[in-house]
Amino acid sequence: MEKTSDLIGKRRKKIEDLKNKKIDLFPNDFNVAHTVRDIVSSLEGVPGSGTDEDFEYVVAGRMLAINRFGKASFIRFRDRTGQLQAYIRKDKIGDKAYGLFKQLDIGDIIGIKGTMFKTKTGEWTLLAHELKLVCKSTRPLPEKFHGLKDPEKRYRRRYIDLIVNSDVRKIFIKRSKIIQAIRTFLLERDFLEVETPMMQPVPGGAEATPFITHHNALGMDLFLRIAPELYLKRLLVGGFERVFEINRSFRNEGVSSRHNPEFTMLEFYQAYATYEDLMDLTEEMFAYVTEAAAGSTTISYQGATIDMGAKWRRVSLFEALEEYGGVDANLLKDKEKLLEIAASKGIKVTKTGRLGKIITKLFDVLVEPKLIQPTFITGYPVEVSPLSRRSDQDPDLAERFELFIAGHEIANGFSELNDPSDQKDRFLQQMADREAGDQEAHLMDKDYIEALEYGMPPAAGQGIGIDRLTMLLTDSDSIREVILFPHMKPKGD
RNA sequence: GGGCCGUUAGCUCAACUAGGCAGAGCAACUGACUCUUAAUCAGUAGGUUGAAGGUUCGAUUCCUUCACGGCCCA
Repeated sequence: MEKTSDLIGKRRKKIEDLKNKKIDLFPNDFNVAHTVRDIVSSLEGVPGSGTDEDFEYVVAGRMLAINRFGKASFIRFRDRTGQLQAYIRKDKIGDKAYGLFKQLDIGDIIGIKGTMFKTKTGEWTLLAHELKLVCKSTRPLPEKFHGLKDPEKRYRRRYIDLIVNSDVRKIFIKRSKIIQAIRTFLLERDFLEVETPMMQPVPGGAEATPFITHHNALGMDLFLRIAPELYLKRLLVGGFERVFEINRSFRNEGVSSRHNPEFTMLEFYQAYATYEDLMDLTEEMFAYVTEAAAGSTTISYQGATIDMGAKWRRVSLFEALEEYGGVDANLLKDKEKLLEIAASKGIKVTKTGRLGKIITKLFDVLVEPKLIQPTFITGYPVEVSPLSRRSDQDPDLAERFELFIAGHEIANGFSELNDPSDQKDRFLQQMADREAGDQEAHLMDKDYIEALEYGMPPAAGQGIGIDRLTMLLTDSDSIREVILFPHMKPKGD
């Protein structure tokens, strides 16, 4: 039901014409021997004689620009490693091939055999001896100078975005490097990479609404995981003392510039470590990853300069509320007073209205946006940390931290609760909250309790949002800029 | 879910305060051109203005509803 535009129609005619000339539009017999990067690096330090008697390269790529003259043309093409200019001369490739070349379009994929020379302006250029069409493109690409700007088209047809917007390509290359660096960092520290279920009978490990799916043969509903946590900790019970998983979790919530229904998280667990050990480890990891992906430990994010290489400030939730939020720490056990403060600042408090929820809500609004430099916030109420170990000093507080950078939560870690009866009580409290109307409260996971009863070594674990970390390291203001195919509503036509 | 903004040629954008034949650049097509690089020069063609309805002699423009997107808020 698609309207055939004139441009596409013209190309189709051209394709018919080429077919009639027995030209294979989609061959797969061009043997690429070199990349643009190979060529460029082999020329380093070569002065460039301007002659064409040297080594013959065999490359392929997509044509992005053509400057045609009568009997010669300059083209610009790109492969996965970079861009290169080529010079196509009728007297070099022959009349027949030049005739074919004249019928090619920007966007076509071509193969070239040729040698390198320097143009008068000093640019290394591939002089084609042979030129072959490798894949015909039927649709016109966006304009060369402005590229594709419309965000809707960029996200829906990311492949075009990647062809014409080189900054976009760089973001996803960097994303890959970030994940690779994390993996290397953890593997070097003897962590084991694992995969745990994405379809779970009881969704756990976070406060969130899950997606529901159905297993036909078993006749049962399953839930797409909201976090891998409870399975990774079962592996601690099983004796894998250091595990990590980098993969998708799913939350059935609104879409925004910081939320995609499916997102990528790193979670890792280390036996015999505490949440304080993990703060140290996190500093090391972020310095390592930032250096590996960005080439420096200092980054620029939305105009702010952020130092990822230093030791970061550690401050308790209550102190932060006092310092950044102007909330008297003495009032933090007084629910009525806190509700007054919240109301006076126009902050809406969640349904159950438990003290811990009010405090964290106040924090989210009053403090979080102000934490630009990396900051660990510690001392969370146990009430809002149902999977965390209690502090030995204060049983109302959890041995937990969250990491904030550029005003956003980036990581959440804690010493793990491994006392099965305490864990059971926490689940029961969550179930009560759920009864009271908090639909995101954790569900009872009896199987997990049973696992704890076999004995889980003391441990600490942490989750890091990979998308948000990537946003940070690529200076992106929207999560959609770092997810190749962000969620979009289908557009009917 | 709410508020504001947007949707015009393949792409990037115009068409204003005031409703009056919908334009430009790039891309495309024809021709010239063997060192261009946002090539240049001459010419040609390209539109159901997101969809549906309304007001009007006349709607890209004003109104209503819907779809999709962006930003902000929840």
